[in-house]
Amino acid sequence: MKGYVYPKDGDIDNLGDDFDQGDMPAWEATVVNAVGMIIEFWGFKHNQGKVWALLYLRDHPMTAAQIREKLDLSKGAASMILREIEAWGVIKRIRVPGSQSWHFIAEVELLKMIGRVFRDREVQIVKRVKQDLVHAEKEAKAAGDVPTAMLDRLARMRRLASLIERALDAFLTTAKLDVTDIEGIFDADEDE
Amino acid sequence: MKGYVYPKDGDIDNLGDDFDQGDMPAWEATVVNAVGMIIEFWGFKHNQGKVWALLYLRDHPMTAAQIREKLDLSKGAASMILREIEAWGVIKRIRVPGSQSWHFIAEVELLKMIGRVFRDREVQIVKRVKQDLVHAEKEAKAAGDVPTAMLDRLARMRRLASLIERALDAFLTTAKLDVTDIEGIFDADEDE
DNA sequence: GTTAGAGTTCAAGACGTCTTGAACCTCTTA
DNA sequence: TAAGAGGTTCAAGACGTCTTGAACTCTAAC
Repeated sequence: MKGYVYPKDGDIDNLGDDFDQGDMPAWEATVVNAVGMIIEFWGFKHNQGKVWALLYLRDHPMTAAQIREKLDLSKGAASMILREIEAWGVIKRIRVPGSQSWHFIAEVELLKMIGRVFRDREVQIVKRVKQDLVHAEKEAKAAGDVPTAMLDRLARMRRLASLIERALDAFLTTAKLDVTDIEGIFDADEDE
Repeated sequence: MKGYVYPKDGDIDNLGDDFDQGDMPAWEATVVNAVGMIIEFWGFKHNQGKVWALLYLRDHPMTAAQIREKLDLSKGAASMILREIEAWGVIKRIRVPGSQSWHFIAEVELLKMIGRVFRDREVQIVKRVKQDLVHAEKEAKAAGDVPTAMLDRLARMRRLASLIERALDAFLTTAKLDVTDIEGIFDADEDE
């Protein structure tokens, strides 16, 4: 993990100041950046989180131009980020009568995105590693000249990979349940 | 996540070939690289995983020079990586009679490292984000002119952060239990 | 079909992290 | 204390990813 770093630390009261952007109040910039951090923690782009947070917080359709102004994004970056998070089902693109631009609104399932995309990554990497270990084990056995102790250790590594796989699955399942919970909370609270 | 990419995909039978290094057989290089992948998946350096895997597989004290030769590392990289993973308790530095160099051996708790360091990272980022959201919420309320609906949404984000925190804790606990399990398995099997 | 604003693409470059290797330090032995 | 191998440091640069913005395409209105 890399990239965005909180401006120094300590003195939490001045945190928002460094974040001022466009005409946002400091607290809003803080929120938007905090969500950017979380999203980055999960291996996504800082700005993807910021865009979602802005749209979610405002709860009002915004055009790409408005988002760009608030978050100080280039035209290209805005286009790419909006398309990416739209593809993940985290925002929706809608038409607003009387305007020829697309407007964007936030969906509430942010965690769903994390879960889904993280799972894809898991499939790609963790499962592939397990395959490799199984494959290597076969080759090592076929070679004939590999000490038994080493074969044992190889087998244990394979088991370790399985454990990681299972722990991840367990986590993703838990996260999913939690999302369902919070969506329930959201719906119950919904009033505007 | 970034960096190391498996050499093309498909044709798993040729996988090992691209990995040949030093005088390692293909299957060993495959194992070492597979562990490197897993470690990188968790946000660490590819080579940290490779060094651990090599030491674990061989189960024999190796000098920095031997490790460097097998994995084709520079002097500087070897020094840094060995010190880092030693600090995490994943390998041990020992003296071998009759030699003036340090030798290294693998500890078996690889997952313990992932759990511990990942937890640190979680503390740094997830908890900090939650603080920020709480702080922003206070400021927004103090501002007086923030619509209730927006305050609601802010409160929900704060709850979302708590959920992520709890799901992570749950995962790390699960992983820890699993490690304990596998350590039990290791000990039972241990025979050399 | 033309025009104008909206939206997308992609090559160039900014930015961060990781690696290299030469200079430096340190520990052991005589 | 001197010599030499082993080990560490850190500035420079390699490498990847992300962002920028000019050129391009698309769409809607006329």
